[in-house]
Amino acid sequence: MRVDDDASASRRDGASKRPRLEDVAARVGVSTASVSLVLRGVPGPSERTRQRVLKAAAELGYQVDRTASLLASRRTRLLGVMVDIHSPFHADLVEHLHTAAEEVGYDLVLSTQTRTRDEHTAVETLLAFRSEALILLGPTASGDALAALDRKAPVIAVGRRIADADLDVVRSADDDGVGQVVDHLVELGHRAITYVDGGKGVIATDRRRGYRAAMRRHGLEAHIGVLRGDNTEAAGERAARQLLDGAELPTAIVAFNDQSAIGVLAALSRAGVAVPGEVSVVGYDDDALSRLSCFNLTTVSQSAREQARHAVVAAVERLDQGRTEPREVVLTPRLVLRGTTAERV
Amino acid sequence: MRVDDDASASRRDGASKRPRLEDVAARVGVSTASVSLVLRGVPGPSERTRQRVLKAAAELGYQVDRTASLLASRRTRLLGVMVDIHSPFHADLVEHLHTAAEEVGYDLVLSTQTRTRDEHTAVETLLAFRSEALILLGPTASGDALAALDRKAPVIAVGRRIADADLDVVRSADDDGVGQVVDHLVELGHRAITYVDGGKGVIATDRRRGYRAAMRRHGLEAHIGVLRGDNTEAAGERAARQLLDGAELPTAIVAFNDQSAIGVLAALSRAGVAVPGEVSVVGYDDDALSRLSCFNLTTVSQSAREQARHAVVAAVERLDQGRTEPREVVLTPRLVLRGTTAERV
DNA sequence: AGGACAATTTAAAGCGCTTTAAGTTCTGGT
DNA sequence: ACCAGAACTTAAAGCGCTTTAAATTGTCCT
Repeated sequence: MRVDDDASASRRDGASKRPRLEDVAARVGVSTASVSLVLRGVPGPSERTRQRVLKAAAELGYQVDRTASLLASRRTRLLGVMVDIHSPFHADLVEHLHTAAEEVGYDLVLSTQTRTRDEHTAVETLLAFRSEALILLGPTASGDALAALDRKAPVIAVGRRIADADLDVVRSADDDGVGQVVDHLVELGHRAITYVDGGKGVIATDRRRGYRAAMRRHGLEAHIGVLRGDNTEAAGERAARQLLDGAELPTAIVAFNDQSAIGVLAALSRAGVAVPGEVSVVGYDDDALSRLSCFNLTTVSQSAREQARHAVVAAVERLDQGRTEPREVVLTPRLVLRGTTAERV
Repeated sequence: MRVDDDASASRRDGASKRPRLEDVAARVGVSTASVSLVLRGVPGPSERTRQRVLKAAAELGYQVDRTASLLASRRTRLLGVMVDIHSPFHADLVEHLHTAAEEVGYDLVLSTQTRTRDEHTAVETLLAFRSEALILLGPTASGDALAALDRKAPVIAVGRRIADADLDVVRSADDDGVGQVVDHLVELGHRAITYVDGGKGVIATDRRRGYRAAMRRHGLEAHIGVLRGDNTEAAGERAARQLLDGAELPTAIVAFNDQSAIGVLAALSRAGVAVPGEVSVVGYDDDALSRLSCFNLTTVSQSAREQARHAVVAAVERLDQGRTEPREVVLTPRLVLRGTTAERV
């Protein structure tokens, strides 16, 4: 009975099984422990062993079985990310989360909420995979529910203000963003600046507040005007029509988000109002939409990259550095100047 | 030493650990085997045991540890899905994949390719989680590479034709889709129908071919015109400008996809050409974009729902019904009539 | 009451990997 | 040579669950 060379290559249990740690160990003639150490880059094994193991692993096409290693190590080094797969902004966030997590040696497991799959289910999945921390993009659950979750695993809420729940929050300053928009418009000479609202969410509240504060700051209380709306194109269109029906058009319109702004643009163009010739229009979010040359919408970017990095940092601090008191990171959004704003004529 | 009531509630090893099978077993006073059987709904345990286990599990807030159960059971019942997180069409697919998979008792693990994370990495992740089958949305790898992958786990390629690689493919008939568009336009009286191409991918080839075939079918060989383009708005705009510079404008323009069609629309509107008054325009994909009221683009829908269902069915057939010979499912796309097509004047 | 058989329950052996304590082999110094 | 200590290597004990064969209990006849 030979035991050396081809012991592993042609195991009697069939050819189709994926190779295990044991197989590469047998091929090299060392223990599985050594192979495990080498493959994870843990210092200890000699250079010679390292090389031989690496070679054997490559030859066998060995690939670690995560489920097993996750189970064996107390740590999983997995960050659970809940996303709304239909949101382009979330897509950007995920992309940056991937790179940020990779840099600190963590991996991501994604779970998505959709119309037919709620936040709860999505989070359960993340937990079932043993995520060590939960990064929730735009969670809609109540502060209490999130706080309860936080007791199972550190929760980092991204993109939304959470009223005094004790959790980590990473978001950008929505009021500041709208403030920048108003500043920009005022600088261009506008005074009659109307705002199209975004409904009843926390974010909408912040942006509306930002608009009001900025107008006051510029001594334009008299021009404050908020039209009812929500986050859809249809709402923007409705609001714009309302303005068109009114006595006098404002010289600038600020919308809750890009979708809404595009509705505004559509209505104005249909009415033959020139943008930015007669009226300037600004959105919010820097959607893929706003970048289309046919819109070329001036808007506000939420810097997905920074938010993603901060979220990962927050998770790592919780997991590896024992931080326990919650922290809120508020980033400053950035005005993106495009073609729908111009000097007031 | 008591061993009954509070044995599990306050384990001496600390309060923070998540409860294990053993904990609920101890609380009920049965073996972990029984608890496992009950929790998975396997017939065997008596009704009485079942009720008590369920109650205890609920009280403890027990939640199965997937990594452990995946490892223990030979099967993982996990379908690995690779998506491009920036694609709205993929988002739709994922949504339907979730429901379809759930119906047959499978779960999804998602991995995304982005600009900074390639297809290979994404697939490795899926494999590391022990996905039993791989559902790849719009894979760009070569047929050979995919065939190699298929040897590790059944691969179902969605959305793209794969030249004679032996794997499952689910896609819609792109040539047929464009054919329907041409039929529709011809029915409206159009004869000068120009096509804006989509570049060098397999999909672009199929759509272009569909256009040519349909034109010939209607005896319009003389009117065949294909303009260079790709899948971007900018390309559509460029192509449209080229047409505007030419001697005579066609009465209808068919674009490779919605993005390109929107570029065409932008260029036409800038030149003061009425759509659909003077020229009809059609896109492809039924993007969220095409539904915007400001575009209201006539387009072709690829029925994400059906493709998702077929992909899951294909995976299940491979995994549970021992199908081994590859199958290609080609669905018929559906023309979506909106506002950018009208009778030729 | 005794026994065959069905209905439940459970002990125990893993799943493939990590990790730690316990070797084993090498150094170099005396 | 011999030995302490450094440098490597490995045996073995899990991680939390599933699964199977075997044990236990219950049921119904005769």
